[in-house]
Amino acid sequence: MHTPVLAALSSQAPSDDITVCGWVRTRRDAKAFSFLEINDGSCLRGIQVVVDAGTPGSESLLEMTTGASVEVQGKLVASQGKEQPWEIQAARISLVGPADDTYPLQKKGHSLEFLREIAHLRPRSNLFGAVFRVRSRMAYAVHQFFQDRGFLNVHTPMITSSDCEGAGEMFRVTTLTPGSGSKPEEDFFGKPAFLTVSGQLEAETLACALGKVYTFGPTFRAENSNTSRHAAEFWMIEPEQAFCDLAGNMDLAEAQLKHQVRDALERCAEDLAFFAKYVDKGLIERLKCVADRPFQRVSYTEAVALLEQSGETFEYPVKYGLNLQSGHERWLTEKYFQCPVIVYNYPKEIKPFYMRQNDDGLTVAAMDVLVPGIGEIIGGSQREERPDRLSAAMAHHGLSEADYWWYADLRKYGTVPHAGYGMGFERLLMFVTGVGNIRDVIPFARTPGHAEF
RNA sequence: UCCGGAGUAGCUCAGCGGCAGAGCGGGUGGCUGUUAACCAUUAGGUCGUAGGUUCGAUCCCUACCUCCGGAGCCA
Repeated sequence: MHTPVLAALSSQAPSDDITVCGWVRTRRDAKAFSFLEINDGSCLRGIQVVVDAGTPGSESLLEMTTGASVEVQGKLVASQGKEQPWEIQAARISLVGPADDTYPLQKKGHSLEFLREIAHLRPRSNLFGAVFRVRSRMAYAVHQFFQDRGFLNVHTPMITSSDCEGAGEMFRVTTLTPGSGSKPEEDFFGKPAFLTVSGQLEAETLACALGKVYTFGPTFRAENSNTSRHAAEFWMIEPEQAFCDLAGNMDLAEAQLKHQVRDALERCAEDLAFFAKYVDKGLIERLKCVADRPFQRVSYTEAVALLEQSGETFEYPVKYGLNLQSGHERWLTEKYFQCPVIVYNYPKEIKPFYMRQNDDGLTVAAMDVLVPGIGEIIGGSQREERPDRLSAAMAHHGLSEADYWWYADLRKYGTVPHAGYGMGFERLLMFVTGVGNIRDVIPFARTPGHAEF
């Protein structure tokens, strides 16, 4: 049995016998002894090991270079040094796997661009170790938040045959040979199939039976997007509640985002402190602000008015009836409100068919949550539950009702007001960590032209 | 996909129309309860690729490739 470095460093008392396993971050040699710093990923810090000359296994010391894996057994003792409370006085060390001088991770910092090229090794760096520990904790917090509130986790399909959900270009799934001239009827599913761009429509069916549900799974978009906040494969959280309106939906979104942030502040303090030091100086302050203060809520109409009165010159002009541009969203959340903002009630022309039409005849009950630094992190709506209105909207968007017969059935049999949203998990991580590129909060990013590893 | 920027040692970068540079990392030697240790020493290059201008191009021009930033699409 070996002890995680995290447990060793948080010890309350010395120990006569402890074993740690991990990877060497650095070695400093003196004449009569050496210092090894061992990291095992359990926490940001490594543990210092003191290896006296002649310690069993020390004949391999010269091979215990940065990147090598080792097992160390010895005593946990109070450190004489100032930088750490505990260190291990080695009784026996063994080289598990050497790393020669081509090991690409140095003791110095590396650029994020370089680390992306060695995505298989970058989890061994301080930054990516911290990112993936926070990622794990945030995934846990997602389930915790919804489970504690009586939401059921549902698994919607990753392969779908509806190709016009309006959420973006889709990846085709086929067993046919390209260029063979085969017909769609000969394909595996007997018709064209795609990777899902959203589990929403299916989640609605489960919400309209189980009440409160959420999905948390991978999502695929074949858009040729080359930005710091888009990936072709990403993880999305999609809650859906029956007997819920737009206001309830906004309340849930705000509560969830706050829960995620509070949990990170509480449970990932060391990693967050690292991000605050090296990635984003204002991180902790911003997160605390999000956790403590109510989100601002403005209608699309109000948002447009604010932007028109702002006196700012935007790359694209503000105009009622058009989508808010990134620059507009950033001004609202970063400059004007300086906190998360929920913009709701968008013009129906710029939103998908399933959003509930408001009584004004102009807008739908949509909402976007905008946060500083990222922009849109959540998008959602109350869904159109009235059969006639849904039919009209589908016709207006040029969709065939026959393709969505099951979706329409929800309105035919015991329809209820219901609402939900999608939260981009990687965007949440960008927000929580301050890391500026979506490629750096997922272990192996898939973007146009990139499916390495 | 569009606009802008950048490609020089393993990494981070400087440089310049005339012999290719630094710091870090690697090797070697030394030293020290050290802390991204320190001191000395050493190796390491198709200056993104292909053309062009020029007596001479890493430098100027063109195209292409790659990466970065911004935009669109969205989460």
